[in-house]
Amino acid sequence: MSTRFYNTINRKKVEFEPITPGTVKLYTCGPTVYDTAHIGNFRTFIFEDLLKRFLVFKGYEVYHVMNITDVDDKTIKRAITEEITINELTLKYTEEFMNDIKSLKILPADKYPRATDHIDEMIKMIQALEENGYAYETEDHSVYFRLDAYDSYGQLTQIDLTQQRVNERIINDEYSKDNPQDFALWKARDDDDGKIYWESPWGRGRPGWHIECSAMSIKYLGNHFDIHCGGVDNIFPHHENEIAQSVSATQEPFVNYWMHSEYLQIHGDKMSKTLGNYYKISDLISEGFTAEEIRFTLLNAHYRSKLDFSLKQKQEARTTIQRITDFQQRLLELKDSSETESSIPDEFEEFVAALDDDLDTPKAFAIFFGWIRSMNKLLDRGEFKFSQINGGLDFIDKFDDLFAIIPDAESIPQNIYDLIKKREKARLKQDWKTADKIRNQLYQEGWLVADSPSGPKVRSKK
RNA sequence: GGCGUCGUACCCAAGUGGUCUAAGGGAGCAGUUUGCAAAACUGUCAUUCAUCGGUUCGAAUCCGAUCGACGCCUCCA
Repeated sequence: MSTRFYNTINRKKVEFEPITPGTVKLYTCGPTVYDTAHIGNFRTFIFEDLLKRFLVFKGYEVYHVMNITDVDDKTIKRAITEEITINELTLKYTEEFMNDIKSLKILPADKYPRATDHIDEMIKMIQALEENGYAYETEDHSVYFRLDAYDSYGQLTQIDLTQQRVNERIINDEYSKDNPQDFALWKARDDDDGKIYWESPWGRGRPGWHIECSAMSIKYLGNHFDIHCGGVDNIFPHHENEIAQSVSATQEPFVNYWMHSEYLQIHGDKMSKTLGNYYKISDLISEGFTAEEIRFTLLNAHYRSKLDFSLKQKQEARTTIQRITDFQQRLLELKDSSETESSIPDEFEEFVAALDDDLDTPKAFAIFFGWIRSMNKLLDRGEFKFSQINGGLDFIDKFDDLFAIIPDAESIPQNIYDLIKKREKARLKQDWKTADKIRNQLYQEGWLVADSPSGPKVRSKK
């Protein structure tokens, strides 16, 4: 079964074929480390995580690069207001980002290049653009990309610049540009930048935002690579500009597949720093969310549809995940270790097909849950083969390799374990009073005990 | 003004010409199980897809209009 992805540049689903068979080169736009990332940002990162896990599942060797933007207007401004160096600022938030990534079970990228470590590459790229006539220096020693020199501008966005509303800021601020819509490759230092600048052939300054991704993606993945991802807000102007400058600099095609995830909304509005209507990962954790619950909530909607986030979704995620783990537990209890054969269920193929179709996670979940139900029926009737138990457990493992929403088994503290044993003794003697007392005590300690034919089952109350 | 997305049950959410008298999850309800309980399991839960027209043998799916929500249009994932 072939894999199809929605490619923003064609605005339709197309078959995925990597440039080099068996290998996928993936670039995902990383965070600007001027502040804590919010779950809107993480929706994109979790979508990218799923994409990568799926490609790995399909047998591709994936080389994944995610940039860290550690210089731009916001980082500079913030460092200056906080009276710390830009490095101190960005290190702090980079570290925080890495912790969030890890706590959300997002697989790490192979490389996390920082913009400030690649100023030389950016300068070289700008020089190449200048030599080819795609860039020009202005009086204040900034360098701009000349949109008129690049015919195919607007391919990704399907935008006609002449029809766009030109906002006042462009007209006022950037009067020295040849065309108000030309974008900055290199920004000359100004007084607001303080001590934050780099030397360049055009004098002191710093790189423009777009050049950073072009320079770093090309350095690590080559002039022409497979997939470039980000949130929909990156489509214009960021990715559009990246295409323009990359193609102009290398005279080669840049990226084959552009994939963008939709916004996470809150109460129907875009979640953003500016509006202040956002949750950080740490906020959600203090609200009681686990990593798995956050992942489930974000993956439960298709990546290209808007998703309205609310704290209420925690309970839904919790119950749903519990359903999976209980079922997994049921299979584990039935497993016969002498049976080695594993028959993977038919639904597995449908499940993969759903993901092959542009990562249709809701559909994949639906197939998975449908399968759980039909298995449960078989188990209720005792009409199953042990190879099906093994196959079922394998399916669940594969499911979790892709989604990472099944929590690790809880370890039960010794004192809790002792209490459970004590209660079992009481129950054997039919001393219900004592048994209930201990059950209450366990509840107070935060543990739920459930009696089943195969003995008591314990889980933390959460 | 330009470009674009979306409107499916109480809530979330797939499906984009026939297998749809529309998946799946949550909530609700009923039952099974249980010393009791909790959990789990099972069943049930939209003749209908914002509205109105049209195309078609056939539409949630295509076209048009209307209403409503949202996004992008120079540095927000």
